[in-house]
Amino acid sequence: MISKDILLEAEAVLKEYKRGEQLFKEGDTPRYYYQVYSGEIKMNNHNDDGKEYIQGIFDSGKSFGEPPLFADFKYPANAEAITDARIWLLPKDKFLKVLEKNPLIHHKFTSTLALRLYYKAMMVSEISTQEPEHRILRILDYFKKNNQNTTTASSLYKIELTRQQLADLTGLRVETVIRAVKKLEQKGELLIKDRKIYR
Amino acid sequence: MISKDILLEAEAVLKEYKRGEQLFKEGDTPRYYYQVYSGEIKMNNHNDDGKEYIQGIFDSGKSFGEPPLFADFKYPANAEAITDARIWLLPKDKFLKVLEKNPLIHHKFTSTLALRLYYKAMMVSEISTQEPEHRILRILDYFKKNNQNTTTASSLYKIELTRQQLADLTGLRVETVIRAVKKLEQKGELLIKDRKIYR
DNA sequence: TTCAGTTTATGACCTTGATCATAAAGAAAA
DNA sequence: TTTTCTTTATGATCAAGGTCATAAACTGAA
Repeated sequence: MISKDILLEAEAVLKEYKRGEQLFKEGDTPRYYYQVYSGEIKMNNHNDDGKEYIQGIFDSGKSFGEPPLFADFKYPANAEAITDARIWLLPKDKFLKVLEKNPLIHHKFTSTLALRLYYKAMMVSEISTQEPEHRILRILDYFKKNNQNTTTASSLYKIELTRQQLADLTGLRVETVIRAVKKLEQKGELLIKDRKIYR
Repeated sequence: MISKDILLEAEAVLKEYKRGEQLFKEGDTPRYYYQVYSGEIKMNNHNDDGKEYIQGIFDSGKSFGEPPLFADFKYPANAEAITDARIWLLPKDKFLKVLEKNPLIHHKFTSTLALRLYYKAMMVSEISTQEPEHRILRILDYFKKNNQNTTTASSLYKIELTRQQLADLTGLRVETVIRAVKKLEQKGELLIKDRKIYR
C-alpha cells in the first residue's frame, strides 16, 4: 500500500469501475500499479467450460497485480470489480521509481509478495490433498486471522463471502460448499446466523 | 541467487545433506537463507493420511525458503533433500543486511518471488479447474520454458521428473499420471523414449 | 408490492479419478 | 550376477464430489 500523498506526487489517477467491469484480463501486458481506494476487486481465472477460480479478493487499501511489474510477465489472471469501485492507477515506470526512491516501500512490497506466496502455498496444498470440509475451515481461519478487526475483540468472525465465492476460492462447487458448511455447523466448527457464516 | 564471494563475505557456510534428509519442517521458525550449491531439494506438504504435495524443486544456484524471512512467518512446508546435496546457509540477519546493502540483489529477490507467485497462481488454478491431461501439459510446458538449456536449441525437452513427482506436483495419483501421459503420447502431445517424457 | 435477480437449499444420479492388487522392467546395491 | 528397490504399467472396483433439476428465501429495484 502506497500512501495518498506519494500516490498524488507520482501523479496517480483515481479511476471508477462499475460492478462486473473488467480492469484487465489474463494475457494482457501490465502497464499500471493498482491500489483499491473503495469497493472490491477480485482476480480470477476461468477454464474452458467456464468454471471460475478466484485468486484473491482485494478491498480498500490493498494493491493487486504488481507481481508482473517486478518480473516482466503477462497477467496470469483477470481482474474484475465485485462492487462499484474507485481504484488508483499508477503507470509502471512511475511505480518502479517510487520503489527505487523509497527502500522502505520496496521492502513492504517484498513482504506483501511473501505473504501472498504463503496464502497460495497453503491453498494449493489444501486443494490438492484435503477434503472439502478441511479446505473450507482453512480458508475461513485464514480470512479470520487476516481480516479480523483487532478492535472487534469478539472471538466470532463474520465471513463476508457468499457460498459461491467460497467455492470459487477453494476449487469446489456451490452445492458442495453448502453441504459442507452445514456439516461443519452440526459439528460445532462454525455458526450460521441469517445465512451468514461465523467462525 | 547470491554470488559466491558475497556469500563468503557474509560468512555463509556450506552444509551437507544426505538424500532423504530434512532441512526444516512445516511450522519451524526460519533462521537461515538457503541456496543450493549442488544436489536437489524439494519443498513439500503432507496431509493427514500421507499424501504429498510438492511445492517446488530447487537445484544448483536456486534459493528456497526465503519468503518467511521477508514477512516473518513460520515455514508453510518442509524442505527435504531429493539427492545428496550441499547447501549454503546464511543466517537471517546477515541475509537481510546483504539485501539492505545491495538494492540490486533485493530487487532480484522481489522478482524471484513474483515469478514463484506466477507459478503458484498457475498451478492452483490448474489444479482446481482443469483435468489431468491439461494439468500435466501445463506443468511440462512450464518446466520446459524455465529449464530449457538455451544452448540446447532442440525443440524437444527431456523431463527429469518421475511419474510420482509429476503426480505430487499436480495433485494427482501416479496411476492417473501414467495413464494420462500415455494418452498424451497417443495424441502426439509428447514423446516417451526409454520411459522418459519428452516435450 | 410486484417482479427480477441472487443466494441458499436439497434430492437423485453420474462420472472421474482414487484405490487396490498385482506384475514386469530397470536401476542400484550387495 | 543375484538381490533389492524403484519406477512404470494395467485392470477392476469404488466413492467422493460434480452435475442436474427444482425450489424457497431473501434482496433490491421498478
